[in-house]
Amino acid sequence: MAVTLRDVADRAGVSRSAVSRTFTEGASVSAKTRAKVEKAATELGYSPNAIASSLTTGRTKLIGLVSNNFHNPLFLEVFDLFTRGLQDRGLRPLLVNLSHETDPANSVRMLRQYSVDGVIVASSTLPPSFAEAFRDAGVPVVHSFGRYTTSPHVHVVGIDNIACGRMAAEALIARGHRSVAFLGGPETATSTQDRERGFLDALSSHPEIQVSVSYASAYSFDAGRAEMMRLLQGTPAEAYFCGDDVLSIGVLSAISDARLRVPDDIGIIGLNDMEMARWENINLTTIRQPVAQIIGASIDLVVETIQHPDRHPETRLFPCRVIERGTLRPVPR
Amino acid sequence: MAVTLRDVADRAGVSRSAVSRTFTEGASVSAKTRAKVEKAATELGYSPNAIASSLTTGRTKLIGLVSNNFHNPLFLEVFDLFTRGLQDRGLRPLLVNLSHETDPANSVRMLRQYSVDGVIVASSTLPPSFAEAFRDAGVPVVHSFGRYTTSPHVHVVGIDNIACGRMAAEALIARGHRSVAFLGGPETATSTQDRERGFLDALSSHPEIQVSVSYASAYSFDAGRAEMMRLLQGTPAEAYFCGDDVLSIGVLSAISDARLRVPDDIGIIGLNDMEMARWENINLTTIRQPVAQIIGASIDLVVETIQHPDRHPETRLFPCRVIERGTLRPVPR
DNA sequence: ATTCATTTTGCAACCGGTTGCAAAAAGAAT
DNA sequence: ATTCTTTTTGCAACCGGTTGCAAAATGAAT
Repeated sequence: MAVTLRDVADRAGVSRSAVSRTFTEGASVSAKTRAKVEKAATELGYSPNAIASSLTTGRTKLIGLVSNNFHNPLFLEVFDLFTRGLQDRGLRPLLVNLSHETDPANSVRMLRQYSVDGVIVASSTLPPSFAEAFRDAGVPVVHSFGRYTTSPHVHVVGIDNIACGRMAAEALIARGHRSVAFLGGPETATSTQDRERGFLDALSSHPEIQVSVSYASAYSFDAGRAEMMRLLQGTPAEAYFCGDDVLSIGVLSAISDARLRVPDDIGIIGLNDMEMARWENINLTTIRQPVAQIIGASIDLVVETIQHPDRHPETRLFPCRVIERGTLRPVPR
Repeated sequence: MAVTLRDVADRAGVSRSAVSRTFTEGASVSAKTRAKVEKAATELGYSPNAIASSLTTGRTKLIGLVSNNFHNPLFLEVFDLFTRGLQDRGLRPLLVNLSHETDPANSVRMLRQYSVDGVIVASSTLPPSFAEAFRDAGVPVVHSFGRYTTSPHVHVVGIDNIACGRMAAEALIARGHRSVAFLGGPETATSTQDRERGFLDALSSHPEIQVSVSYASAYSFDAGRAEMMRLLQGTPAEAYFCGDDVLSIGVLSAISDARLRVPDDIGIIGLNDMEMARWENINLTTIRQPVAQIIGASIDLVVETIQHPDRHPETRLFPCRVIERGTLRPVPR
C-alpha cells in the first residue's frame, strides 16, 4: 500500500542505506546517488515514516501536550500558540485531556507508550507533583503556567503570581480605594494561593485599607457570578482583584444584575488578558500574561531538556503588566 | 533505559512471543504463563511500546485532528470533546494547526509520516477539497462541521446549514419583523453560503418582508462589530441573523455603542450556542449546534471507516434548534 | 497405555527504517 | 602507473514489537 524505502531503493537501483542516508541530515551520500534517489522518491511519492525511524533513532518528534484547562478561553490561544510553535520546529503535539483525571500515572503511561520526546504540562491549576511524575519517569518535561518555587524539581515557565497579586494590590491602592478584596479561584489552586499572598503582602503596609478575601468554587463564569452575588448580599468592597478573566466576567454579570455600575460603584481587575477581555462590551481592566513568550520559552526549554536531560530544573518567569480598560476608575490626578 | 518486551521475557523465563501475546487481546496464552509474564511486567514497570507494535499491526491508534478554528471559543469545547472522546476509545489525537495553511498537501504529508489511522478535519470554513486530499492519499477521513452535499466524496458530519438559515428566518418571521437581514461571515466560507441560501429561501415566500444581506470579513468579534457599525450609518434592519455567535457579540457591541437597545430596537439571532452565549451579560438568542453529537458521530464514523475503508461516503447531519434568550423579542401573543 | 484433537509455545521472519563497519570507489600525491 | 587518503557504498544487525507455522505440551477418548 504505502511506498517504503525499499521501493525507492529498488527503483533507484541503490541500497536501502543509500535511500535512508539521502533523507538523513548530514549523512554521507554522493551528489549522483542523492539525485537518483530523489528522482525515484518523487516519482513514487515517498516520504519517510517517522514512526519507523524513531525506533532506531529514539526520537519521535512527538511532544505530549497535557492540559486540564478546556474551559478557559485563554487556553484556546494557548493551544493555538503551542501547536503552531511546535509545528514550526518540526515537532508534533500529542494532546492529552486531563479533564477529570488527577493521577499522573495514567498520563505518564499513555505518553510513554508513544515514546514522546518530551512533555509540556500546560496548566495553572495542577500541582507541581504532576509534572514531576514525568520527570521521575525519565521524560523531559516543562510545566507551563506553573507555579514558582525557589528550588524547583522540574522546569517551570510562567508568571510570578505573587508579583501579580502585588501588582493588582498596587493598582487598587493607587486609585485610592479604601476597601479592597481578593476574589480567588479554588483555594486549592496553586495560582490562587500565590496571587492571594502577593495581594495581601502589598496591602500589609497599608493598614488603613480594609481587606477581605473569598474564593469562587472554580475559575469559571458561573462560579464568579455566584460568589459575587453572595458578596452583594452583604457590603461589598470598593474594588476586587479577581482570580482570572473568566471569573471577572461572571463577577461583572452579578454586579450589573444588582444594578450597580462598574467602575463607579465597584471596580474590577482581572488576570490573563484573554482575547475577549478587550471586547468593547466587556472592556475588562486586567493584568496581562505574556502568553506568547511563556509558550515560546516553554518550547525552547523542552527542546533544550531533550538535548541535555540532566540540566538543572529552572524557573523562567515573565513580567506581567496592567492593561487599563474600563472596569477600574482612573488613577486620581 | 526503557524496559522492553525482551527484558520481561528474560525475567519471566518465557519467549518474547509469550510476552507479546499476553498483551494482545485474544491471543493464545495459558493462564500460567500469563501470570508469570504479568508478574515480571509489573515488577519491571513494563508497558508495551505502541509505536513499535504499530509497525507490524499497521495501526498506530493515532488520529489526526486538523483544524483552522483557533479563534472561535466554540472550538475550545470542540477540542475538549474530541480529545476526551478519542481518549475514551483508546485513540490519541495528533493535532495539526492549519492557521495559515491552505494547501492540504502539507498536512497530508505530516500525518502520513506518523501513519495516523484516520483523520478528522474539524472546520466549518475549509472547502470539501481539503478532506478529499486525505481520502485521495488513502487515509480514512471525516469532515466535521463540514458542508452538506448531495453526493459527498468524503464523510461529512455536521448540521444542515441551509435548514439553519431557514430556521433563523422563520424565527424572525414569527416575531413579525418587517425588515430582516443576514449578516454572514466571509462570503467564501461554505457555511456562510449555505446559511444565506436557507435564510433567503424561507423569506422568498414572504415578499412583504424586506431582506438585505451583508458579510463580515471574518467570523470574529471585530469583523462583526465593524460591519454592524457600517450598517448603522444607514438604516438598519429590525433584526439580524448573524453568521455565528462571536460575530453576534461584535454586532451587539456596535449596537450598544450606538445607544440602541436589544431586542427593542434591533433583534439578533446567532448560531452555535457557544458556552458564553448563555452568560447573563451576553444572553444571546441563538441556534444551537449539537456539538457533542456531531463529535460523537465523527469519531464513530472515522472508526468505522478505519475498519471498512471502502464504505460509501456518507453525510450525517444533526438537527439544530433555537435557544430563546434575550436578544430577540418574544413571539407575539 | 495409546491415539487423536486441541491448546500452548518458541522459532524465525518481518514491519520500515538506521547505522557501525569493512569493502569499494574516487581523488590526491608521488 | 602506483600508492595512500578520503569519500561513498552496501551488508548485516538492530530498534521493539507481531505473527504464521510447526513442534511441544496438554487433555480427552478409547
